[in-house]
Amino acid sequence: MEATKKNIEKPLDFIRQIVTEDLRTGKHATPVTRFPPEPNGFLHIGHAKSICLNFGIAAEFNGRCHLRFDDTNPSKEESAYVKSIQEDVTWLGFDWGENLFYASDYFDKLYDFAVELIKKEKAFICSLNAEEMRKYRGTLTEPGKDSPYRDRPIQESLELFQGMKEGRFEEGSHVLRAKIDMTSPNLTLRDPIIYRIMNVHHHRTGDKWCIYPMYDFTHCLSDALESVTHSLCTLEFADHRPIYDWVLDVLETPVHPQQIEFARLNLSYTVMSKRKLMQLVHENLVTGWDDPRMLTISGLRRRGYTPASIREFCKEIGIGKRDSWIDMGVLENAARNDLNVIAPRVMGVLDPLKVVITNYPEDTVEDIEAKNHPQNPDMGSRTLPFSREIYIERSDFLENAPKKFFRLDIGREVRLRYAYFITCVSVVKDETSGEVLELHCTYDPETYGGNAPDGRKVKGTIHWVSAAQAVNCEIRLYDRLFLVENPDADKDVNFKDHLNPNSLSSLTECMVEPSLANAEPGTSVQFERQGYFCVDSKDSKPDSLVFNRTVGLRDSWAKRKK
RNA sequence: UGGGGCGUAGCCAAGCGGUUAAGGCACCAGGUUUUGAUCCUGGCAUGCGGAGGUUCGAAUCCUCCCGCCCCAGCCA
Repeated sequence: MEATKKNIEKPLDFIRQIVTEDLRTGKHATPVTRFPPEPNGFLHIGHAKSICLNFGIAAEFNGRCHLRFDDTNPSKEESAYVKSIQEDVTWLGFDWGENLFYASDYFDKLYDFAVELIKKEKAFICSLNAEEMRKYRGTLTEPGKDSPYRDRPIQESLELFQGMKEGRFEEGSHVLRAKIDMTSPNLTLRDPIIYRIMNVHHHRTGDKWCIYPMYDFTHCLSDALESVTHSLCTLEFADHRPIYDWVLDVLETPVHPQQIEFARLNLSYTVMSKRKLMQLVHENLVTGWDDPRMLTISGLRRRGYTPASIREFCKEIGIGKRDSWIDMGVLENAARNDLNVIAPRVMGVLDPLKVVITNYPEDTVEDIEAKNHPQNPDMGSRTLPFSREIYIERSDFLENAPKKFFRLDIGREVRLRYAYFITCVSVVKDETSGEVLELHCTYDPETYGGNAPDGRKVKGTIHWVSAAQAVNCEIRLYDRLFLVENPDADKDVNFKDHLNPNSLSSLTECMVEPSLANAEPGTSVQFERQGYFCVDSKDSKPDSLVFNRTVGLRDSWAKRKK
């Protein structure tokens, strides 16, 4: 059968090609990957890319993916973050099973490995202070110089290292360094520090240690201890690959995982670094890590993004080695694609304008049947009340409207979705301000359900809610957090100066259909003709609903007006 | 001026010596539509950072050049 366009499979990215090849040649029977977050902040959309890559490969190739906390710097890390990270990974739809690890699990082994390194004359205790060490390191273009402690006898280094462990020295007085090559053009090879003294309480090991291993020493050994096959990291670690390999070669570990680097995600109109996100949180420029404007996983979740939409986004953007900037529109599109299929349709008016249907009987409430999803009959239908007074969207009325405006104007007829055709007869305005207060319309009783027996057509269908039964609620609309594509681009301007002052607008007079009165937090719906909205998980209460706009519908009319 | 990485459309991204240079986003033009949504159809790189070269044939191989990103934490 001929493959249709829809059936064309996404080609394998370069990492999956490597994995495929390693499986084919028998280098590995099954791939083992890991997602190694440092528990010093919340996960964001950039991490989602890595999570989808690592867990995705494990799932696709029948392997496994470990969740390992890279907790080697207790001065920045907290167990609260450990919890949120686990929640986020799980929510995204991935499962590490039994494979939950911490680099701190390996502190004893790491210490032994360090001793082994000293004994092999591949590491030494250096007693230069930080400033001296910087001088000895050289620069990008000049080689470094050997530390005067480089040839310290093995026994002396061993004893000092023991002393460091026992807390006999001040922070900064000694470090353990790998003995590699001070003249290497790759600065990371100029006798890198692998252990430093830190008199800091660790969230898991407590006060057991006062020396902590550095990333370059810890990460490769952790990977090896877990029999990881493919250690995937971002591009900035490419320079570290030689150390990764050096440590594992010198120490002769049973397995030697392959480090492969890929480009991190950049999204336009946002910042991605944990440091900056934390700044926004701590300076109350957003309401928290889970502020719906934040591109954190928890922010996206609260905003109404589904796990499937984020996974789809990650699949769509692909994996490569180029620095790239993904347009926000791609993320939004992923949300629409998923929500379009799963979100029930309801009616809600963001900016209500009262309409009195003058020829409709007073004190009558009629049942109107409405489909929950016109394209999916399985989602059923619901009943809406209809009465003499309703609310419509203020933007659905325009005086002296142009011909192409398919909505209400005096003398024009539109369809109220699922209900009746109405024709606008007159406008009631505030005498001084000229503001439109309400519309008087007439309805055609023959058009119940939305079709005219005489076959007459209307171009426009608008949404509405019955005034008496409508539920008043708050709806929060979000815009991009920053005004420029790359808030970090200009080094002379603080990224916070680019914050969009209008990134949040809260509408409190909104009216939604009564079926929503008991909507559960986290529920996603489509307000027809408006967009996808989600019941806020923090601030929404049964008697005061709060909706977040996840993303608006495409709006070719708004585009045309520009 | 050291080392590492990367240049295919406005934004991503396939391509792995012979294809009309996939696909998605965006955009444009039509069709369907009781959501100006969705859906459907079509359009959108004589061109692959530039210049040379190898070859019957180059985005793919070679040379030189240009541009962008990363590295001088006792962060990861």
